[in-house]
This record gives sequence, C-alpha cells and structure tokens, in this order.
Amino acid sequence: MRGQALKGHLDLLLLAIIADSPKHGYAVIEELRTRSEESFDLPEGTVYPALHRLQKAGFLTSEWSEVQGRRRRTYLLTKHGHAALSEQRQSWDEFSSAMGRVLKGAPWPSTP
Amino acid sequence: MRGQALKGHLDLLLLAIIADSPKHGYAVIEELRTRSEESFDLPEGTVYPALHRLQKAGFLTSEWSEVQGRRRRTYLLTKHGHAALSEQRQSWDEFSSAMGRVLKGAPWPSTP
DNA sequence: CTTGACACCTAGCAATCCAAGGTGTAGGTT
DNA sequence: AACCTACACCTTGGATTGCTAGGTGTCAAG
Repeated sequence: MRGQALKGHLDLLLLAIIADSPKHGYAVIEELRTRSEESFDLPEGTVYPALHRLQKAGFLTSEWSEVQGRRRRTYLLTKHGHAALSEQRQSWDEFSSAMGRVLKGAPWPSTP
Repeated sequence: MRGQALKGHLDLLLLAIIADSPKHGYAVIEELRTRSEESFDLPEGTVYPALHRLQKAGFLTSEWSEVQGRRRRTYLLTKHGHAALSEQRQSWDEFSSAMGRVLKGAPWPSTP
C-alpha cells in the first residue's frame, strides 16, 4: 500500500541494493518491495530510466544474459558506484537527522 | 555547510515550523537553518514559492503587517494545514523507516 | 488462446528546487 | 553623499526527477 514520493533518494536505494548483490532491473523492483515491506512499490517507468541514468553516470555497468528465453540486463557497481554509495549513505544520514531535529520542534519557546 | 537536496519534504518542514509558531518567510528560513544546525540553508527562491503553494493549497493563511518600516507576511496553519502536517509527519516516518530497512541490507544471503 | 508473470524499453507530462534576477527599507560605515 | 549589509518580499526560467502510459516479447498455466 502506498507508492509515490521517494523523491530524490531513489539512486541511493538502487545503489544499495545492487551493491549487496548484482541484480537485473525487474529483480531490483522486487527486492525493493520486499525489503521495504511493501512501502516501495516502484513502477518500471521509474526504475529503468534511473538505472540507465546511473550507468551513464558511471556508477553501474551492465551485462546482458539470457535465462529461459528471457533476456536480462544485470547491473553491478563500479568503483565510482561504491564511492557514490557511501557518499549518499552519509548524506542521507545527515539529511534524516536534520529532518529529525526540525520536526522535534523549537527548543526554546517552551523551556521554563 | 551544505544546502541543496531536501527533495520533496520541504512542505513538511515548513508546516512543522509554522505550526510551532506563526512566522514570516524570512524568519522561517532562519529557523530552518538554526534548528537543522546549518544543514538546511534554503534560498529564498525555494521558500517563498513553497509558502505560496501551501497557502494556495489551503494549508496556510497569511497576514500582512509592518514592523519598523518593513512589510511582513506572516503565515499560520489552517485546520487543513494541521491535518496535512500530521499526515505528512506520519508518511515521513514510514518513508524513513522504509529507507532504513532497505539500506540495512539483504537479510537472507548471509543467514546461516 | 488468453491471461498473467517475467523482462525490457521510451516519450512526455507534472512537479519541484534553485539560481538569478528584481524591488524596497533601515542602519551603519566610509 | 555614497555605499554596504541585513532585512523582507517577489518572479522567471532551467534542470532534474518520478511516473503515467504506452510499446515489445517470452513462457507457463488455465
């Protein structure tokens, strides 16, 4: 249940999943759905272009293979991809903790 | 240090800050900077249009005033604004914990 | 032979953030 | 007098992004 609104952090998700083990697009979508416990149920039109973008940026490479008559494009991280991953992990941590600080509320108008 | 990339969650931040106490745009920017400990240093071109958007959506109302020769537009939450805030808080929680689950890594490939 | 899961793709829209410009006041410095 | 900085508001236009909506094709089950 739920779907949209993972604004801007998609790259991090994709890099993290593929870093754990190389995967093809369709499998990435499934993994994202199961790991997030159904929170992230991304349409193909979101994921495929994003993978292309990441490859074009030099973070992923891909290999074509054929499994039971279906062609697959399997992605894996480059060295730059690993660097980008740890960088984006870090900036996610900073971002989410900053969100936490803001959402917690003003400290001083109610301080006695 | 740092600035860009708070993708999509700006509305929540603005609603949360104004909910705590009504503020004008410039003050919102300052509050955002201090609460986040410099993580969020948003340009006016980001914040002002967002406030207009939120008002147009019925989440905020505004009042003009003049303080020492400077005109201010002070925003405060409507009933819908409060509803939107708690809704968006909730979906942020869900979002960030889903991010956490995904980033934590696959549970089964290393399970003995 | 149709449906559904698997597996890939693209074009084009809508939204969002931001850079870059603009206006004007008040208070200080030179 | 001229200038700068902080305060305080605004808009236009570009780039990026996520998704809708379409398309292709295979294989297995009904």
